[in-house]
Amino acid sequence: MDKGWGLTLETSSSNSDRAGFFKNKPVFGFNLSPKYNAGEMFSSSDEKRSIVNEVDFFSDKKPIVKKENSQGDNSIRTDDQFVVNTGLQLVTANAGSDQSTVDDGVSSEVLEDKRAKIQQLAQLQVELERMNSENQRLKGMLTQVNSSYSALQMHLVTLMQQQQQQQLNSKTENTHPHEVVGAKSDEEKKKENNGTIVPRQFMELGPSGSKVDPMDEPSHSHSSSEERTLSGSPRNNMELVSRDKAINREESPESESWVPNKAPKLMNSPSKPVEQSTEATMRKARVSVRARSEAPMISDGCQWRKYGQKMAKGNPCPRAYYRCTMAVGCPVRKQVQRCADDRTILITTYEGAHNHPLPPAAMAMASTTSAAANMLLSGSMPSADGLMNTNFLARAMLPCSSNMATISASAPFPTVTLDLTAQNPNGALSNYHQRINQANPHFQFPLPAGLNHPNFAASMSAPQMPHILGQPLYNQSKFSGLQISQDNIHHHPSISHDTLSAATAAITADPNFTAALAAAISSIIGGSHPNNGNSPMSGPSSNNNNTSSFPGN
DNA sequence: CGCTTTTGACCAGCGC
DNA sequence: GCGCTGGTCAAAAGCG
Repeated sequence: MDKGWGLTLETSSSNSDRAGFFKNKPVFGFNLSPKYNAGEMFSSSDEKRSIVNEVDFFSDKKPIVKKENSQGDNSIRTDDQFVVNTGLQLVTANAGSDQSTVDDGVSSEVLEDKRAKIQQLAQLQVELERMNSENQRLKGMLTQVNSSYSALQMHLVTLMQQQQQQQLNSKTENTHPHEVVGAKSDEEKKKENNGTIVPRQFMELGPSGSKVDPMDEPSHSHSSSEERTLSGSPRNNMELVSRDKAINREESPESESWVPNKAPKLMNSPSKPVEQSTEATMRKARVSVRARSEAPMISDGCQWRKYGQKMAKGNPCPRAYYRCTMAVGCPVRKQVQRCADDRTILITTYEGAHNHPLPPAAMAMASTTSAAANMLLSGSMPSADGLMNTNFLARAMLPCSSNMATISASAPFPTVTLDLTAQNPNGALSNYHQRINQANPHFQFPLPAGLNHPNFAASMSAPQMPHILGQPLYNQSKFSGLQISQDNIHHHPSISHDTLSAATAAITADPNFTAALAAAISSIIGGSHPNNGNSPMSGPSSNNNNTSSFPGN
């Protein structure tokens, strides 16, 4: 904020009124210069008002101001040398000149023009400052609400899983009190699975479920109360997996925490109870992001290490496999592949949940993909009739952008696909920007015109990132004055999840913009993301691995 | 020297 | 049972 600007702007709507008051109602023929301290002037201090009122500028003995602030102080000097120290720097309004009311030989027209320009500049500065404050507030609010939503989603999934687990336990005890795992006939299995297959495919997305054919393993086969109640924190699950891995394969520490897709088979052995946890579930929920990018990999803020590359069937471009290296044992994986039909489209598929705090630059993508995965998983709860409509899920998740989010429930991995490729010539950002604003007129998401260009991604490099919002990264104090709180969220019921999803999708539409905006936003909220350690997904790193050879390039 | 990438081999699941 | 495919491993090579 301009240090010379005395106006203390708040973010409430009353500011504009207050500013307007200044603009339209100059006090005693004085306009306020930018250095005017509104707080002082309108502090309803009777004392100060009385001081001003003691000077009758319109009386017959009109005191003439010789030079306004010619000494650089805040005093008003009259003919009789009576000095009124207003503490302000004032600009005369109608007195003919902002320099003097005395005809000193300068053309009054020039002076008037000059005064008008100064006044206009002051008004513009007020307006600019107000808009900046509002902009910062909204951005912070968006991130805050989004993160809160993700955290709530995660919590909801956990609660729903626990609830279903209890139901399953009670059901198992009532219907098959003495049943032994695997002791059923095929017919019995089919009967039991009839109508619950789809939900189970979603509920058992974790390591134990991914490779398990639901037709072969009824839900109760490894869902005894003892086993299920063991499902505590994701960390517990991680530790268990690590033990299993260590037992079955003596590997380097780096990979010991990773849960390979073949691990479920090991874990499904009768001697090894299976834990169900949110992380395990999230591990198998995939979020695929389609975005146009010439870069070998989208920048999502995380560090990745390539560990494999394969030619996939039906695609001439190889598929690259990356694992998150921001923390030892982070289970997050991602696959990067060019679209076979349109090689300008980069398909990045995220899988797993980070077990470590994410850098600010990774928060936006993490929040978006986390929200998508959470919504997918929360929708996995069996309905009353045991059926699930994936279209409903897609609509529920991103109803304002039905053609950019699809959900595939095909085994073994339920996948949310966020199609961020542009549907119109104006590019993806403008497309989603439009949708956001349509979705909620009370939550406009204005984007600078330059951001609407499809080549914005290519034109923006990492060093530019800190300047996106005109703020240095990791500077929390700069925004300490912003009122970003849950109260703000509660006061904006119009901000729906639809809007947030669309907004975050728009954020992720551009690979580099994602990280940049995320970093900037995170700097606003101070990196105290409630979902810091559990957001599933993230993206390329500070080093971004962009130097690596990309599959298909 | 340590880290990352490359690349062939290996393994498991699935369909026929 | 066999072959195909996806996913991962790990030794070798590359790089700063």
